[in-house]
Amino acid sequence: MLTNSRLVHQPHDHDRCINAALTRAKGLCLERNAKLTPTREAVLTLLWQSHRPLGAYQVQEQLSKLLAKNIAPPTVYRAIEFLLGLGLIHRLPSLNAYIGCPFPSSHHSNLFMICNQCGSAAEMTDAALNEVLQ
Amino acid sequence: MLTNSRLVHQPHDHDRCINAALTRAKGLCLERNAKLTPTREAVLTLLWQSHRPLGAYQVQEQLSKLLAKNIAPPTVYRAIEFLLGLGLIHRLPSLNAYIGCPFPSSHHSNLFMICNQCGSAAEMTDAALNEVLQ
DNA sequence: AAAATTTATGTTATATTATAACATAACGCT
DNA sequence: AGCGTTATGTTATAATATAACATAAATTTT
Repeated sequence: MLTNSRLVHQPHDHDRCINAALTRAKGLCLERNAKLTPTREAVLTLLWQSHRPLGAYQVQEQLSKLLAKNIAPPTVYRAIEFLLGLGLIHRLPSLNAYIGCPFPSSHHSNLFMICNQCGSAAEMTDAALNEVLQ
Repeated sequence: MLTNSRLVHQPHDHDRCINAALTRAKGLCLERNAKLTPTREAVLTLLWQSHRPLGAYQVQEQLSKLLAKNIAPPTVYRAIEFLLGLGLIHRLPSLNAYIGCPFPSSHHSNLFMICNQCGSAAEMTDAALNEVLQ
């Protein structure tokens, strides 16, 4: 079973998570001829700041701070749309929130375990599960 | 595997679906000492008009027509909340919509197959799936 | 390199979904 | 009948998401 559930709740070198995500993103963009613009990269980074999903307006807030200028919702939603399209992030409909995908470009059933205490979300994929779903 | 997926796409006596749902609802309410008021019953019936999930504001519209008076969102959301609480309906977060549950009070993993063509949603529960999820 | 085209971002307004807060009414009990 | 509880009515507003149009930046074509 492929999952990041251990990582999510335990102390770890989170910079590595972020860096790995960015590296994967750049690779994927190169491969797909897609452009990871500064805005998009910033949004991806924000969504990787923790293992907790963020709402679009939380992203907006943080992005505005980060870029030191007002960012309007469409900007955020466009970046999100782009990242979703590449499978770099997921939308968690039950939370109206978004989170970085730890294994993009690996086919998997988007199953999340969401912690009711801390809000962290761990993604998992499992051959048996995929089979049953099939 | 318990599912209503056959029913959903095929012509069938839908009045039976509705009646069965109402009967189950009344039984459950009796059992739980909960009151299926006219508003609540009307909302449940509306959510059983088809096998397509309805948004809260679609319910509002139809309920207003049905009761021939203006119904405000809170009224709808309250009825929805009540019905959700009893497991008589489900919320489909990916659609922001609600649908009658074909087998309330049976423990099951809320897995839906949602038709991209017609919007119908079939609910299914499967022992193997539950086990894998466990 | 200039023009044309495509792609990305900015900006304003508004749609859609959901809830807060308070008022009134109906019900259930003693 | 009076009291507490539960349900509904009403108004306003919060939270999430998108439409529509303008500008700018990058890419391609000539």
